[in-house]
Amino acid sequence: MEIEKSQSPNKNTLKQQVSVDKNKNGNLGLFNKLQKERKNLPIFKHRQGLLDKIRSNQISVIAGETGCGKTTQIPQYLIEDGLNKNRMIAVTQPRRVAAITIAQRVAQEMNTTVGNKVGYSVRFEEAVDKNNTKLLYMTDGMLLRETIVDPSLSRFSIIVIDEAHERTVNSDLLISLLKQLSERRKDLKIIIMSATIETEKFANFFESENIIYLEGRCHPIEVFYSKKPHADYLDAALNTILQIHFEEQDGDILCFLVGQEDIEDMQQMLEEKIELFPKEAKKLKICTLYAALPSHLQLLAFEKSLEGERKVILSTNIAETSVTIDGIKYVVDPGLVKTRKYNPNKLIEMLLVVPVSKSSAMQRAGRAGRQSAGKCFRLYTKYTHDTLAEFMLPEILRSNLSTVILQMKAIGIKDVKGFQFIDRPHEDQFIESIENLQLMNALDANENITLHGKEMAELPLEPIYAHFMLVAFATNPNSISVVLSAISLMQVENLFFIPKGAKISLLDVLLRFQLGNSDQLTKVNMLHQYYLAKNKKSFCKENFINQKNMKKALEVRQQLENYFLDILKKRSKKNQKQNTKASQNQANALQQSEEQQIQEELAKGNTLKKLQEEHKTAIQQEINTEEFVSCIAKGLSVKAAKLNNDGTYTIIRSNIQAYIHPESLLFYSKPKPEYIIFNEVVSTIKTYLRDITEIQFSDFKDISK
DNA sequence: GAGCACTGC
Repeated sequence: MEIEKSQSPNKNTLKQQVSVDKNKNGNLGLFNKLQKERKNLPIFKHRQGLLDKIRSNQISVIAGETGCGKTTQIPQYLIEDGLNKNRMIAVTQPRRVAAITIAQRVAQEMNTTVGNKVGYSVRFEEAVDKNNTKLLYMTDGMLLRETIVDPSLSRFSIIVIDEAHERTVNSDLLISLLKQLSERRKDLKIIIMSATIETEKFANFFESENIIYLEGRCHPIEVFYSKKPHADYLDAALNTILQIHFEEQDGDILCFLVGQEDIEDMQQMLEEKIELFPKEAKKLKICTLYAALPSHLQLLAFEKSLEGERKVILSTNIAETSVTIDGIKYVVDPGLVKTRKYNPNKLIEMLLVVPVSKSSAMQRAGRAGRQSAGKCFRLYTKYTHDTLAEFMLPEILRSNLSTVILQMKAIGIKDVKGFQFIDRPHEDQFIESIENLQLMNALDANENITLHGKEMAELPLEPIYAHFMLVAFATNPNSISVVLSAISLMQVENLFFIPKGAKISLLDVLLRFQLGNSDQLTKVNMLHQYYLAKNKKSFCKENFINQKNMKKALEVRQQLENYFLDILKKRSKKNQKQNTKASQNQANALQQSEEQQIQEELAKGNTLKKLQEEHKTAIQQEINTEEFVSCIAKGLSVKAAKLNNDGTYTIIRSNIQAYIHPESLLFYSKPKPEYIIFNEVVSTIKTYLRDITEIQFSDFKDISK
């Protein structure tokens, strides 16, 4: 997918980059052209001022709208002036693709290739040269993980947190940790970069007055409001799109809708209207864009519209920040967004449609003015706009804190409630999450992290899955292969894509792979068959599987397997140390010989394979269903539910009533199982349990509150 | 009998 076009190289420069790669001496023509472009950026005239301020302050807050060049230029200025003192600069991004494409762009501007002086580091992918890389673009999640291993982040002399205004849990947490770290590491420079409006919040947080404002480079956008509120927002959006099409000049339309369902409805309504267009009317092409759409269909929205044709893109919030589409001149904004909210009392995540914030509305409008002047039609009144919140509620206030608290404990922060958050989560969020971690034995009664908790924190998973994995192995080591597959699959959404109007249901597809009375086992069976399939592409096509996400499940599985084997290695080392404590003299020798042995094995490249065989982690053809069912009952017992007389279920831990999701294999099963484990609760108009496995009462452990 | 926005390790 094409992400943040302004920051990523366009097709021409990509081609040219290949020639740079081939020619080690560099493409001087391109380099000179890029240097000229750099000097024409509006940020260039602030270069010296920026450097002076950053040099004389430990902490700087930089405000600048998207497109002003701050992400690509400022790190280069710092290196050109030697402010990094020959050590590495980290620049964090909330999204993987942004980190990669920006690194590519900057490498080009610095006449080098990615992985040399400029690198990137994201999950599953890294291009870094230990000795050479001076500028590292990374996801904020990667830097956060690094703080667990090295709390003083000693690789870096400057850390830049970009897009801080998005207020993701990761960047919020990083900013708080950096504030603490700035006391201990006076040599570390910290730069917070944010969109204009929220900078003062960050400056106040750091008790700093060093705010630098940069002007953007956006084209003018005319904003129109509705005169009266609309009863039906889809209807209003439909009329607005048609009005633009018939009355406005050329240019594509981007319409924000809340979800897949509304997008499909709107698509149908528009198609019906287009049927009735007069023959001489200009053509209107409909494109849709949402995360569950397979990438080859997403790409259609990025294709340039043909001469004499107008494109309308019906999109979820994905087009607000995650992707940028060229050529948009008109934005239709109903002012609504679907958002997740966690209820710590009911232990339930809810998806709610809520009004957008003023800053979101501004960001959406900005999508119309990236190449030329544009127009934004807001389907709400000016009065309504004035009543909107300034910003969306930060993610940390809407989340389950279990992961955050376990990470903080693993870093060594004992007093999590006394920690300085930018926005403090609610007391109930702390209480519930600490209790939850104690239930899993990740924290002890005094809220100190246990050995089990430390191992859990090493795994890139929500605590409950990390717990499940370790408990499953302890219960029955033979089950680990299936458990690894099941957990990996539970991390990936949208495994299937069934086009609207297809004569097959998701359930029909699941039945082809059914194994036991379990959605999890059925999907494991499918994953293992995919893994063994010679022609993976046709396997996916035949079974309506989203191949990209299937690949992702295998990637996750590989990574989890590696982490898991690491944990086992650490355990055996620790045991060895303890066993040899009595004979201190031998200890060193033994450790050395073990180290040597591991090194030798590594050299042979056999370690992983050997460990895989030893611990049965590799993907197996044979799946033992009984073993898995018993493991999931023990490892995921906080996600157990019991059947009621009326056919509904009660979630045992929270005592909440719920229904089996219609996409589950168990939706039709009769009689309904007495006890089940579910993976997920979703609350829409009803509360549903998704991904279900029937368990036996004998395996069940009571965890009610 | 009915339906999940987006991102990250």
